[in-house]
Amino acid sequence: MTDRRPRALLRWPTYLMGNLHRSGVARIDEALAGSGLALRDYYVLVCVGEFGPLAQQRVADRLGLDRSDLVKVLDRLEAAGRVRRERDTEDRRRHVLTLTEAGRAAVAQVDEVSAAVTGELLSELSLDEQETLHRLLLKAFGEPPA
Amino acid sequence: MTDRRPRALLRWPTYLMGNLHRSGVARIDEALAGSGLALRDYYVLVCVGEFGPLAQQRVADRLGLDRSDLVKVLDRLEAAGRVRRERDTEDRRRHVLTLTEAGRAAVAQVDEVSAAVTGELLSELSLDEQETLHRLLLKAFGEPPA
DNA sequence: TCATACTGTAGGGACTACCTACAATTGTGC
DNA sequence: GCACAATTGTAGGTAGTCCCTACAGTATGA
Repeated sequence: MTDRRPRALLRWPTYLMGNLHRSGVARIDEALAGSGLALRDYYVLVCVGEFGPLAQQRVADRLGLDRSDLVKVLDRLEAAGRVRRERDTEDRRRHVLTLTEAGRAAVAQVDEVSAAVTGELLSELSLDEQETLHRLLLKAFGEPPA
Repeated sequence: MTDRRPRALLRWPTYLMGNLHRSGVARIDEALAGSGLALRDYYVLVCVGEFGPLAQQRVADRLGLDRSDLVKVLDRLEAAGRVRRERDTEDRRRHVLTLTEAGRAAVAQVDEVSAAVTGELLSELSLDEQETLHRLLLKAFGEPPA
C-alpha cells in the first residue's frame, strides 16, 4: 500500500533528493549483498585509486568523512585485501594507502552496479533530462560543469 | 581544508543527491537546534496536517517509514503538545492523530527555515535552474509535475 | 467460536554522523 | 637540545536512521 506523499513535502528539493538517494543506495546495497562490499567502501576505494597513494586523513578530507569513521572501513578493506595500509617512511604518523588488484576489481564491479541502478532510479526521465539533472546537481554541488 | 572530491564519484547522481541532502539537513537541523524539533518531526506534522486526522500506520505508509520508528517521534511530538494522540472510538486498535495549534506553528517555523536553506543550498543555480531541478526531481520521484 | 489479520509498542542490530580522548610522531620557537 | 604545539591514526561514546522480530489488544470473517 504505497500512499501518496504530502504535497507540502514534495516542494522541497532536499526532501526529494534524500528519498531518491535512499532508494538508490538501497538498490546498490542489495545488488552488492554477499560481496562483502558497502557503498562507503567503494567511495574510499575510488578515492585512493584516483589520487594515488594517500594518507588516511587525506581520504577523509576528500570524501567529507571523519577520520575516525574511516578506520573501520579500512579495517574491512584491508582484511579483504582491497587496500594496502603501510606506515609512511617519511612521516611515521601516517599510513599510506594503495589500491590492490582486488580493490580495482571491486571498483569496477560497483561501477557496473551503480550504472544500472542509476538507470532504474531515473527511468522516469528521458536521457536528455537525466543529463540535465546531473549537470544541475554538479553545479549546485559547486563543481565546474564537466 | 576542503579538498576536491573524486571525479569518479561525481558521475553518480545518487552520490550528488546524497551529499546535497546531507548538507541541507545539517543546515536545517542547525537552524532548528534549541526548538526541540527534528526534521522527521516536521515530516510527520506536515503529513498529519495535510491529510487530517490519521492513524499512525497511515502516516508511516505515506512517509515511507516503519510504524515502529514513528512511535518515538510521536512520543516527542505529543509531549511537546504538537499532536494529539487519542484512541479511535470506531476501531480501538488505532490511535487518531490530530495537529494542534502548536503543531501548526512548528510547521510554519520549519517551512520558513527550509525555504531559506533551500535558497542557500542551490545558490549556485539560477532561479530557472532551481525550478528545472525541482521539476526533474519530482518527475524522477514518480510524481506528476505540479 | 476459532483462526487470521491489523495496530501500536518494545526492543535489537547494523550503519552513519559527529565528538572526545589519547599515544605516537613531527615540527617550531627558544 | 628541549619544551610546546600540531598532526595522525585509533578507540570509544552518543544520537539518529533503517529494518526486523515479537507481542498484546482489537477487529473481521469463516
